[in-house]
Amino acid sequence: MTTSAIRTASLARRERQKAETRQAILDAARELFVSDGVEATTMRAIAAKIGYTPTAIYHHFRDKDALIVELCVADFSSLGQAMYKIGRIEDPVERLRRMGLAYTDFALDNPSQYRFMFMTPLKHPMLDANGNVVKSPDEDAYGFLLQTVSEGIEKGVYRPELSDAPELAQMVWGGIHGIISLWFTHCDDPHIVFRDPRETVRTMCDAMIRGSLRNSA
Amino acid sequence: MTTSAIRTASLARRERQKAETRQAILDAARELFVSDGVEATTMRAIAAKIGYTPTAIYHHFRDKDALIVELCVADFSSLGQAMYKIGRIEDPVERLRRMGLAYTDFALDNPSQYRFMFMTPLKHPMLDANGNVVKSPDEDAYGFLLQTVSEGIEKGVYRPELSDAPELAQMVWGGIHGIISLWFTHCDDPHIVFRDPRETVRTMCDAMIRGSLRNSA
DNA sequence: GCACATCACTTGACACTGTTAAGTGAATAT
DNA sequence: ATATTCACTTAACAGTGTCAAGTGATGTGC
Repeated sequence: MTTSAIRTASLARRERQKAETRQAILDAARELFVSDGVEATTMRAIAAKIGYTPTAIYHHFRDKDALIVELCVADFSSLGQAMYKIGRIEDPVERLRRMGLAYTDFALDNPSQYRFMFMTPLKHPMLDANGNVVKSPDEDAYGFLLQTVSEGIEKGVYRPELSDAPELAQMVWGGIHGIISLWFTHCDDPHIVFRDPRETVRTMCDAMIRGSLRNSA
Repeated sequence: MTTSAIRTASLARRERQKAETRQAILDAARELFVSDGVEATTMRAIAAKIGYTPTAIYHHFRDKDALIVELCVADFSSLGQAMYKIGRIEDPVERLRRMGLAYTDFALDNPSQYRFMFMTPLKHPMLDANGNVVKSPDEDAYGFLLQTVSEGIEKGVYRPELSDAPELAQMVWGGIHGIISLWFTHCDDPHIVFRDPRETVRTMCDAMIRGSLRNSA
């Protein structure tokens, strides 16, 4: 083994080790975020879970927010994948409906993630190493939605006054998001008997789509 | 003036004074909550604004949460009033539509209040002096909605499969809430061009109602 | 009229948070 | 063999919500 080969090998090991503790931080943070909530999870708790000092985290992430954003990015791509699977459905209306249900499943299966993806404002927009605004990963999911709605508009399946794709997309997204987030924040409210959110979403999708189609059969 | 009269008079004055500083705390808290957000406003800031020591607040409110809840209660009744004005409309469907728009106006006119009314889980349910769960003030607004939806169902204006009043109510409430809350948390997102939430809500109400009516004319 | 009690409010602290400047020590480079 | 790098630690800071122990003016009872 040449000296240069040793150099690169050991360098690679060092980088791998650093990446490993970085990942350990991410894993610990995720677990605590899910079980205790993002706000309630402290840097000290994350560090203790993996046997490091709190300040060690700051060698891998600028601050707590950066840690959150990093996990958020992974979740967005995971949501994007779930949406992608549905992209093959031919009929844009049925695809829209199925996207809504898949979105709901994702949210209810990953409540903690959903909370900080869509129910808390991201303070700093995600920046890459050069400080440029990075192409948002949620654009994938939102882009899918927008395209699906647009296809329907182009095909002329929706009522003529519903010709604005962003508005239609935000109507569908918002509607579903509302049922989900209301469930998350108020399902323990003793004064309101909440229906199963999946059922309510289904009902909403049906009603909204039926009310949006040109020939409202 | 008899001694007893003096006693009650001075006692009344003391109580009035206490109530005044209590109100001063509430006013200061409200103002700061609105301008800086609930999380970001500190007890110290509230106290400083009215020239008291932070701990003085604890003689009037058990903790910060109790302060929030108190303001919340006032807001719920204010929302309830806004809903009540619409209660006179005869047609339950048109009334539902108008309630949705009024709800949206309330939310967009009082974003900070709306945030902690519907976008953050209330930790302890509101308790009265005896520790009993107090009848939720939002039951007023939600009750209105429920009744309006029920009237429509009884009149037979909705499709037969939409016979569950809570589900229908939560569909409408959730839908509107979603557009509003998404706007609040993501309107600064540089990747999504948001439409005016009032417009989107209007479109949604029309679509949802049209898709829910029996004779979908 | 004077000692006593009440109680709105203050003082000073505690435990906790996220975060940082300075230091340590083992692995690498020369 | 010496110097350097750098992942990580130590010790601290400023800020948070909150509380136990006072303080002092006001009101009460003899």
